[in-house]
Amino acid sequence: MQQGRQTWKAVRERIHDWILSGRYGPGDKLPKDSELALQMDCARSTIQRAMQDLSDSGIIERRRKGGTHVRKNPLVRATLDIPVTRHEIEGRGGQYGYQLIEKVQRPPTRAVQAALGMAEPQDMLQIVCLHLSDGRPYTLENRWVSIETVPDILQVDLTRENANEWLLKNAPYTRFELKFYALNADEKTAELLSVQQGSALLAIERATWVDEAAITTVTAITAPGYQLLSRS
Amino acid sequence: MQQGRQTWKAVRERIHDWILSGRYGPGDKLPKDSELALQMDCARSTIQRAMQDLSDSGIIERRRKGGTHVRKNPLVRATLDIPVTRHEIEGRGGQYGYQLIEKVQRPPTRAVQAALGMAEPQDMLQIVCLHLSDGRPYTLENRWVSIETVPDILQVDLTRENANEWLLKNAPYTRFELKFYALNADEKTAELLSVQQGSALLAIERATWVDEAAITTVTAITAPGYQLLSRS
DNA sequence: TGACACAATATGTAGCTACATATTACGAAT
DNA sequence: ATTCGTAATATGTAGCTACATATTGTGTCA
Repeated sequence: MQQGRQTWKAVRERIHDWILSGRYGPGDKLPKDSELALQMDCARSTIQRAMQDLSDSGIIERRRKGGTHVRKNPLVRATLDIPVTRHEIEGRGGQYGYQLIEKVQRPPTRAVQAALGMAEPQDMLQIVCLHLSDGRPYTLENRWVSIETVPDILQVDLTRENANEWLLKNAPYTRFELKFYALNADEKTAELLSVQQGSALLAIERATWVDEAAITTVTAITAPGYQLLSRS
Repeated sequence: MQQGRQTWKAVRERIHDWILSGRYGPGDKLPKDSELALQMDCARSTIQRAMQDLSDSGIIERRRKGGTHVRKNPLVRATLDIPVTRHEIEGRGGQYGYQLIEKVQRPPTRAVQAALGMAEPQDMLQIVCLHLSDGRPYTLENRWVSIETVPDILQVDLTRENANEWLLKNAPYTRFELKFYALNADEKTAELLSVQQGSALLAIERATWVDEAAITTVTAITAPGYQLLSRS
């Protein structure tokens, strides 16, 4: 870090302190960038970078011409990294295993249609599979793939290759949504994951699109004890 | 967006496409910024911004002198917004309610010590409370506050004021960690949340620090059906 | 051979200018 | 009074230069 110059991180902390100390409360308008630049004796670009970062963190809101305001409702903004299951398992020293359970072409359920925002339901490929760590069930994956968007999926040998990794390589997405919730293991899930029926399990649901076309939606039901951690 | 000039977002997409198309695979080294700037006929600062964004998204890794590499393990990086419970409830048109259930000064459990990384356990303030939406239980909060870091907490009337909101105003944190998992409702939890014993519930655990000093750790157990969504 | 100092190098940051863009504010016209 | 076009304005972005910093690589000396 330089000595005599202001760093944008220092500027960010200074402004953040103003907000934390209550000098600028929720909803208050902050001075415009050029004014702060003058006041803090630095370039507007430095202020801009600091402000952008505070905006990304959900602390302030900026609008052209409207100016910069402290967010009315403070919030905690966290970043989560969701790795490919194989890497997650191997990363902690486990032996990755994979098992295809079901693969059927059929019309999507209402829930799947809703998750992907599909107007005209066409046949999709449903794939149920199990990821194992050292031979023990790790996550149970229930996936629906759009045949229209990804026709090549029908040619893939899913008994050997994992649909998730194939899709990542062959059908990159431009947008995605995630959803987390808890559910009680039903009979089938309990059997496949080798847990007691009724166990509380964490479900991670993901939907992906390329532009506006739906690619896939997948619900990964994790084995008991699974925890999702925020980054750093 | 300007016409004749390259935007950093366009540059980002172009580089991203190289990666998606396999032109640069996992672990591959990308040309240095100045080279790309020449190649794409734009300023290095534009490349820098694009690269920074790709780096933030977890797609590439940059190291000074080491250069820029495509990440070996692709991952999904998501951003979550966790609002203050009151705002969350009011934001969806509900009537917010609050109820203090327990408030005791006592030594922390091993789990709490571990969560906050405390070396020498001292008495903390344990606060159990319930957040309600339209009179129905919404989340059950089990909180431990460091009396050493936040002595003023002892003077607060927690039957009227919510510890979370008081802490946000009076003990701003510099670092936090989040953890999500599923659990089965035990007898006490089931009663307080008015759900059947054994119901699967989503737990959101948060720990906060100011510099290295622990402030608080809180486990929010949400009512059934609660879903956590990734931002935009 | 090994340790250590130092040069080389790619990214990171600050400052400047110029222009783009979104949105508010205002004034004219109906 | 309401609608609409236009000017004013604060933020957003691109390009340039200069320098900082981290890390790799290399050469020197014991």
